[in-house]
Amino acid sequence: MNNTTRPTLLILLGPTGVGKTALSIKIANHFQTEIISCDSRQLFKEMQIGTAVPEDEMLKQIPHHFIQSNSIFGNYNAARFETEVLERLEKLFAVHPVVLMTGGSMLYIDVVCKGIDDLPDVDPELRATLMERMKEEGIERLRAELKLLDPVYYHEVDLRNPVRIVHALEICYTTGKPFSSQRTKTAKQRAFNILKIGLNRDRTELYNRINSRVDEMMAAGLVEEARSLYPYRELNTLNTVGYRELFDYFDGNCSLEEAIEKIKANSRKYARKQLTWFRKDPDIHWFHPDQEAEILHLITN
RNA sequence: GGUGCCAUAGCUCAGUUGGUAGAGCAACGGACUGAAAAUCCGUGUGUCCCUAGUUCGAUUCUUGGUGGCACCA
Repeated sequence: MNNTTRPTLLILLGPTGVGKTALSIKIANHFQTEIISCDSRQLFKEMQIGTAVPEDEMLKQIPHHFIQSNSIFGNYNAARFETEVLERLEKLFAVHPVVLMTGGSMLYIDVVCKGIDDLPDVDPELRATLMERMKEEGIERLRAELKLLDPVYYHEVDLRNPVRIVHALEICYTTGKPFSSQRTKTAKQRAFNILKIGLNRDRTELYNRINSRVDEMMAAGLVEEARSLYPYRELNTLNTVGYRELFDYFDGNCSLEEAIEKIKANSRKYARKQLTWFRKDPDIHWFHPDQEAEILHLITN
């Protein structure tokens, strides 16, 4: 196979607040291409301030995809992201030899690069029922059920993680087959080359940026945005850093100052979690966001 | 200036009837293929302010400092 004739998906990733957005505009300009956002929360048009969506002028400068494109009232997941991004990429690659994908949603990045198993959609009713049973009957009962339906997965799964157990049961019930028998554990092949560029910076520097960005969100009206979403707080999508802490404040569980501190701390925690995930990916080429020249050199060679 | 109280982890503090010490938060690490900014798991990181005593042994008791707080002048 001749790789030089294949288009390239350039992926710019890194922890929240590291400075991906600014650099992505420069790179996209350089290649005269478009940007696919890989952010599981910027997808939703109702969440703008709290997810640090790029400013309007940036969005006007370069066409962006998968940003503010969906509603929190619909169902979204990683599998759907895979399908939609691949479709979009096919169209974009017809015009651009290089397309840039930017974002920090770890699973979503992996899904575009390696794919996700082909499983049926889960009926929201079934999920609600299982979660209800988890609450009523306790995790042991559902564990025992999983052991019966899928002993293989039972021995692999983190038995203390309710979400994992529920999901396995969901698949067992909707397909009538063990979940484990449908897990391929192999990466899908892509018709394009992938180049991953990771951005990171000194931890203190990163944390300062995260903290001040939260202050900027507050100044931009995050409280008002969160208040308008407060009635829908039960939606999974709104179980997100920056919103759930303010919901707590609206409930009277803490002061506004405490909520803000909590948002900062949880954002820092999220950044750490992202780094943990990225660390084990050997394909990532790491840079400081200021190393523009070095990054362009790597890309064009 | 006088009197009293305080000084222990990055922060707020607990504790040791004298045998070198923990909680919360923060921090740090890990898992993770259909909720993923989700969900789950793990780790104490310390001149117990300094000094000199008493003692087998002092972070703990005593002396003298230093710093902080409160009250009185």
